[in-house]
Amino acid sequence: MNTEAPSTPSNFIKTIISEDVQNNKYNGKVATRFPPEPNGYLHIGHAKSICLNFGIAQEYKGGTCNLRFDDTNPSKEEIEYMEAIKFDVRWLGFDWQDRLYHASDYFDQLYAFAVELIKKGKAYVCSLSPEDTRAYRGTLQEPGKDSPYRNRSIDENLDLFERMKNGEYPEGAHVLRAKIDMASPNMNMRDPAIYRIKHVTHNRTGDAWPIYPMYDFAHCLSDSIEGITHSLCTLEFEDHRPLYDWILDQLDVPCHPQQIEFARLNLSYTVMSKRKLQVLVEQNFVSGWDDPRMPTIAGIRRRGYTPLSIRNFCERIGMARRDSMVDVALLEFSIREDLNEKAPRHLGVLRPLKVVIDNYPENQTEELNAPLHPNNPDMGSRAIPFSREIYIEKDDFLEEPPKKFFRLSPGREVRLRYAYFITCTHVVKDKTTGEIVEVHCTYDPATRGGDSPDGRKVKTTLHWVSAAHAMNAEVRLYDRLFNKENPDEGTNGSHFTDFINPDSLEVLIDCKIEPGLADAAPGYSFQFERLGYFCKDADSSKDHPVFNRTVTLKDAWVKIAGKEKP
RNA sequence: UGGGGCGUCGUCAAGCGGCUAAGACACAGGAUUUUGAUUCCUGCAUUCGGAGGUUCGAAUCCUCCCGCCCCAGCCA
Repeated sequence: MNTEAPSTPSNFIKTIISEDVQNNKYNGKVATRFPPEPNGYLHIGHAKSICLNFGIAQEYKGGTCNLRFDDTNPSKEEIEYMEAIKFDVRWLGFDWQDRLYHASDYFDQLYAFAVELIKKGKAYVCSLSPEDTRAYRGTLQEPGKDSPYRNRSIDENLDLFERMKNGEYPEGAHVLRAKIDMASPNMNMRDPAIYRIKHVTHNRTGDAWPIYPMYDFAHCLSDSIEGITHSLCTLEFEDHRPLYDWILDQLDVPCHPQQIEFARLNLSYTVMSKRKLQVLVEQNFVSGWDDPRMPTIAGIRRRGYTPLSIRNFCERIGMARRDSMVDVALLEFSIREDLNEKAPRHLGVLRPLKVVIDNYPENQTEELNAPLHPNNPDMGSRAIPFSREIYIEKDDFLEEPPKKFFRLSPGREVRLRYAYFITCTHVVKDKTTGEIVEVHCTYDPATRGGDSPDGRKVKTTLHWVSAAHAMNAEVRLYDRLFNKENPDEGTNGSHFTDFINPDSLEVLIDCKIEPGLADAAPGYSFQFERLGYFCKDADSSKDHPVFNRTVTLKDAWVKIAGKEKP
């Protein structure tokens, strides 16, 4: 344990909850819930909410967090999504134990609450068409008008509602509405619909119900039924809070949870709405919901992000009520931080350039010992083969180097990582194209392992791989999906897809990797030294390994090289 | 122009009337380095959207103004 008091980043929600606990507001209990609608895949924004809700449950003694599917709209929801959501929440490292719930578990109770509301004269069956309902609602600055059905008798409402439940009417014929105030400046209070007719099979309740409760009715009551103390949601539901409270106030409910809103997460260079992510998938801008460029949990996972890195990220971005745009650099920092510590190191060449070491014995091969992590000997080491012909990175050789270029060039000596010092003697070019096809070098046998006995220094160390022993591999280099920091921020009539980065994916099929890496399991996360963190993709086959670049290493050279240019 | 929110460093974000306005990312220098990585130092808001006011004292309280976000689904 640390000696210093943990500097738990405080936020306004924890401040409120701590006060409530201190005041014994809910008998000192803290119960939260994560309530996704199973109509799509979870994204990094949901991760913020998951970490918040489950995190609070962990932080307070006896705290709990339920996983509840808000499955009140069977026309949009699917079992497939429920399974994917459960997988993602678990993968992030959270556990709802035996508290997996569904709003549909409460359909009977919800129906009974609706009947109670009718009996109290607080709800009525309205038979206005959807179009008329809209017309009667008024506008933002003008009050609405009472529905002509607003004063139906309780008995008539009870009868009609029961017949709605019995499936006697077509969709749109009637709707159950809360009787509140058609002149309220808050649109949500203008007699909102709380039940609608939908002759749709529900994936859990089948055809038992031809009517389904609306979010505003189902959510607060589900919270109450589950004994939730703090109902945390995003800012756009703030205007719904009066309705949330109104419903619970009318009914004889187990408890009255407190709704608290926070700002949703926006990440630079990506989009976050389910609708937009769906467009990216459906119009094939990406390969699917788990495309490594997607901000979905599935995509981020396939990209090679770890659960811990995402939890740390969510902790770092904080919690507030102001709209904000978090720099994607913070996400990248979080994954580098985790992988720097944990990822084994390997050697791989993305764009191979052949190097022939002229003074190295023709048919000799030797095994060199290379630690799996230079800063952590406990991770062990592996042997890597070395021979006369090797590959180095094309970027690591320049025939005419600029001032600050430390890498290989004619006459210059560099170190091969964990191998030898080599000095470039000359190059061989393709006669027609002039392209360098081979770099010739000599090596110093005394520098085996990478140390020079005479203490002479070398400016840099290159990664390499033995040509005869290397495995071929496909490497997918990912970059940000959009060129614009905020793709949503359209300039007159532009569409967010206009800002898609055409270079967000570069596929390299002629990569050379150290042998042994081919046997790694899908999901294996490691560092290609000097290049970045990568992970093996599930698309890999026995003789065709595929690697995804999770994130590059920080690279001072690209900055220097960038400055030299203009 | 109805209602509800929000404006503190390039980006997040603490701060809740009283020491020099936390911290992180980013950025810029320097040291160490067999990854131009990591690590390690150092620097980075005399000022809190603006203007007035209250107070011995204001980012924190009051007034006005400016800007941004959300709401007119039988979606969540």
